[in-house]
Amino acid sequence: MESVIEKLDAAGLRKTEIRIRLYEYFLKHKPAISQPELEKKYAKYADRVTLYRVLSAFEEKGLIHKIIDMHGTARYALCNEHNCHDGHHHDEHVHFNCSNCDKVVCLEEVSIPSVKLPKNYKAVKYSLNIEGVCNDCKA
Amino acid sequence: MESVIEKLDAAGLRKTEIRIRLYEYFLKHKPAISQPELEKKYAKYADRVTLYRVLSAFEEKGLIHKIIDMHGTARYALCNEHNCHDGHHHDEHVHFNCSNCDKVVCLEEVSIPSVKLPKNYKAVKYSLNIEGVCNDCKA
DNA sequence: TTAAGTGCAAAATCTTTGCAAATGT
DNA sequence: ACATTTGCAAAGATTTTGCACTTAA
Repeated sequence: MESVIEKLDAAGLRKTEIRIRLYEYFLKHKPAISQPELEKKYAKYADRVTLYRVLSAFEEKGLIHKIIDMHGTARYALCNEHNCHDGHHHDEHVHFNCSNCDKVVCLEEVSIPSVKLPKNYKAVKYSLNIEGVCNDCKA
Repeated sequence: MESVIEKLDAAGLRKTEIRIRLYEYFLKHKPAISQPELEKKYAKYADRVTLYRVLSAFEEKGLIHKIIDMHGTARYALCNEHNCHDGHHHDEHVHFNCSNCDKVVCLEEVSIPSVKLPKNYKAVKYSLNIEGVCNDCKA
């Protein structure tokens, strides 16, 4: 639990109850979660709007990163400490969307292969979503 | 103009004014377009709800396919005739999102490279969005 | 104390649904 | 004539904004 306080401190964020709860959530759970899902879990602890604002603050400070999943839903997951910093994310790994349990996980160990684009196209950022059946759901 | 009528016929869709207009739009424009954008262009010709329904019908019949762009917005573009049929889309090419002009185009000639997933993950569908500067916007 | 954070109300989007009226075949 | 398609009204879902109140430091 030390780490939660330290991280919020390091990010220059005040250590409020909801922020501590949410950051602990991200530390404990790998799958990327959406605001509506968080709202169900944390309705008693914070207003919907506060959740949106905490997510934005966490993202700006490099604590979590935003993923757009295959359905177009915005989801958030903990940043890899070595890759993400203030406002600058390196999120260039595969995001796996399970069609069975609907979880979206970062496969940090699977990087996005390079792609040869036509002349005059300049790539800056990549997003590779793969849909299928995940580790937990395979029979 | 022949081709528009024929395609709608072949898809088993009635040839209404708005459907003809929209299908002609897709034939003439490569970039994928969203419903809100179409609404601005076609406000005089059809209701918002009709646009949603025409897009769904076109997608079901394999005339257009849906793309989720890097911002999570649903966009639609013409299907490649050889790859898409009734309810069955093969959309496994790169989608390029230009951060300058905000256009999203299908790079049909750039296929998604294969990715080696960890044991127990089974891939079914891929979506690769690349953000950067497009052909038209490079200085 | 005071700047940052939160809650509430309200609005802005985007999308879906139901039903009556209009249209294509 | 009849099934399909459309328009309108309404509701649901997601996200943003403004402002007064509260809380961390």
